[in-house]
Amino acid sequence: MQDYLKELNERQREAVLHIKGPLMIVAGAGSGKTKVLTTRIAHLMNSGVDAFNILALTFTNKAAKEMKERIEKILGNSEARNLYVGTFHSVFARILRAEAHHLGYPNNFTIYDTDDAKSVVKTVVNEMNLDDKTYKPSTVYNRISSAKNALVGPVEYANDYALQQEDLRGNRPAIAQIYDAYVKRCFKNGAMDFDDLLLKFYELLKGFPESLSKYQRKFKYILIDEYQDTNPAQYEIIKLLGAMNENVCVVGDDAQSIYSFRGATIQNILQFQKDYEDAHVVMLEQNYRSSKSILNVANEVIKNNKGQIPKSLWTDNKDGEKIRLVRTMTDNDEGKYVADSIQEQKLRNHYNNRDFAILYRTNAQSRAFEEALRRMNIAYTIFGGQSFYTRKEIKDFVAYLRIIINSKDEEALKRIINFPARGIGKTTVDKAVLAANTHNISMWEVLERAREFGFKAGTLEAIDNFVVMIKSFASMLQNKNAYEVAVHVGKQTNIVKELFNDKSTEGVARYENIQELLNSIKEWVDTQQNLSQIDEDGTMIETSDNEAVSTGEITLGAYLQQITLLTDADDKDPNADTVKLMTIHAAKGLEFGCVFAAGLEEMLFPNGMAVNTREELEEERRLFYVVITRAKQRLWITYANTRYRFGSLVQNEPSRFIDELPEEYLDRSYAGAAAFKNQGFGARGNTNAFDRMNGGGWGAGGGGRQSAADAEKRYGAPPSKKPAIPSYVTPKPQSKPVEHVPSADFVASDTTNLQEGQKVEHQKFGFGIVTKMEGSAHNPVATVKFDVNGEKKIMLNYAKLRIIQ
DNA sequence: CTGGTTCCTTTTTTT
DNA sequence: AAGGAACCAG
Repeated sequence: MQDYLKELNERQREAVLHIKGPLMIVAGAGSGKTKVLTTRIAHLMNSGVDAFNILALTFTNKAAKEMKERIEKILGNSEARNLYVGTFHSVFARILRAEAHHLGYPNNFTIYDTDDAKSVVKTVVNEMNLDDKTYKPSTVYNRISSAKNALVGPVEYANDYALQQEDLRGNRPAIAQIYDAYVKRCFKNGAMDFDDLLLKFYELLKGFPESLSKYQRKFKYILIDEYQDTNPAQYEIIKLLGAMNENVCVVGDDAQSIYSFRGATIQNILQFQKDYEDAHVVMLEQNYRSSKSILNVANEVIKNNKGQIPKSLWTDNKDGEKIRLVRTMTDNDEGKYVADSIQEQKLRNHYNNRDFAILYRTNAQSRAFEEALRRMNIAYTIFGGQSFYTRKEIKDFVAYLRIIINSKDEEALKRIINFPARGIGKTTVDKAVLAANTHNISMWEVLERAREFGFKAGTLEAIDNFVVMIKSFASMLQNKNAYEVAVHVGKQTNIVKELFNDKSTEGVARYENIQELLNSIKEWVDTQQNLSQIDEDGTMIETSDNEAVSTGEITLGAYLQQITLLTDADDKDPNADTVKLMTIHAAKGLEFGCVFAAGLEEMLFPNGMAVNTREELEEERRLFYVVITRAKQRLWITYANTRYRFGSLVQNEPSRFIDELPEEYLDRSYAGAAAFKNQGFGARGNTNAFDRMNGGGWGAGGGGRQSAADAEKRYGAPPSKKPAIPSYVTPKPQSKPVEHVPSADFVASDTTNLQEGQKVEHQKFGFGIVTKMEGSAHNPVATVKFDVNGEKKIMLNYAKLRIIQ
């Protein structure tokens, strides 16, 4: 058991054995960072530190999970489950659930994901009578988010000269007021957004000394992974938590800081030694991952950045192959080339699917690769993009559960109040929200007391039915578990049945998704029951609310909390034998035998949004560094001449980063190298085997930096986007009715009890027979077969029918 | 109020 | 290309 130390190099061991006092581990790419962190925790526990006193914070659930598993493996017992290992967000959310009452929040507060948050922004923007074109929810939300991450509140925001100037220049002077309204609205809704989980936790520690000291005493040892990606809020929290014992260990690599868009500041890691005067620093510079070629290329690239912690990463590994630089004509060709290469490598070098990763700058790039891989029958997994729990049908269903747990959650309420349709439309919702605002009560309360607010009788009935239904769900939770309640909700609302009856491809997928959701709730309920027997750590963190709360409620509340913090990557198996597709951001911390770094084009990578300042550009370069250092044996760097963006073809120049690659490690003999011919790139012009073989193929375009018009000359005009309608296509039948002059005595009849087979007269369509009655009670629809105008669907609430017999 | 159509915006990265 | 908002007819 002690030989875990033997597996470490000298530096790594130094980091593990340094137990007391602040420690910074500068861990270069592939230098065994995770190994050091996990071994260090295991060693702490072996040296008598109680697992309950150790806090380890990561940025992804995946990293947390892996860490826990590896510690368990080293220790060979189940003590590791007592550790506090998790993401900043999930750990703080858990603590806040116990402490929320200090901040005036309910313990069952909802966590708003980005969609919910933007929706709140939109609501307040509209309520303030501001134009939502100028104040786009995403723009405003981003400003608010940055402010929160920098611990700048609405008041500070309004008083900050620089921020005000920025907003003024952007013609958005009201952001400070929107920020203020947004914060108030979230509070009113009993909801915290992602940034609040950090901000509110900070406020808790800052404003409640007894809470601060409670957690200082609990977390005697603190470890932070990816310290280079922490933002000021996280930084202050760590400082506060660690102030008593100063057993703060941070691990990071300034060269891999890629989250400044989320408020991360590289200053945190650069200044660690100033923050803690007696800080011990360990540099891990031996890379165990990559070949010499790959590592050398990475080192060359990162040299172009200023302001790094000086270090030199080296490796004992073999030289390995040169890096293959490949240009293709189009994004689809890029996909095809990559899929072909994977196939070839599998045959030639006996790789498995799991040895390959295709990494790109933006999620939108995945499509071409997906198609190519599917065509070649190569199994793949896409990581990233939309999380399962942010799909519309899932969010709609979950909104029912949310409103059961937290009736103040207006966003959830608005989602479901008329889903499925129950005759409570926009007008009614607006009215309810307005009433809630003027009386300063929740929208739910307005619905509960609906008759005080002058709704029309029909609407009132619909509201009452809705309220009764939701209340029945809530009371059911008192003696049924969360899964049983969820199943009941699905049945009672007809959601499950309606999706089941929808046999379209999307409908079937949605139905399956709902089933999957129900399964995940079941799974959660089952594991929670097991956990409560062990009584994990109820000693410290418990609900301090005195109200009787059923276990069903606790379980469901905890479930809702964790699903919003889950990302797409969390429910996919990283070890499956599939090719992995993901953004470079998502690939941080991972390694693969063969890596394809795709889309190395100006505007895309470096991204067009991130070339305006030196800081932004350097971050893009760090991203490039990250993608290079994911590769163990083989690396391809690919880019395309043209690609589709927003549905139209655009042309990009090769990325400026390509010029930074040292020529001696490059192999340009693969597809597309001929594209450089005659383009004045010097060493780049090699006619090659591939082109000769293919008689042109992907690479023979010839134009390095040609114009779109030029491309048209060579390849012919692109197919017209909207082809002219061939003359043989019969035009869509026009449903213009044959004129009908209503009878002189035409009076609309009461159609409440209209039956099939009855004869009716329609103002425009004339006489006909009712062939079918359908639709819901509040929106009945009759199908009428008219004498001259054929079959029509008539909505009885609006169309006027005269019953003849 | 509802369902269908058309028009418009979007994609940088994520907890 | 695709999803969402705005618009319109029944």
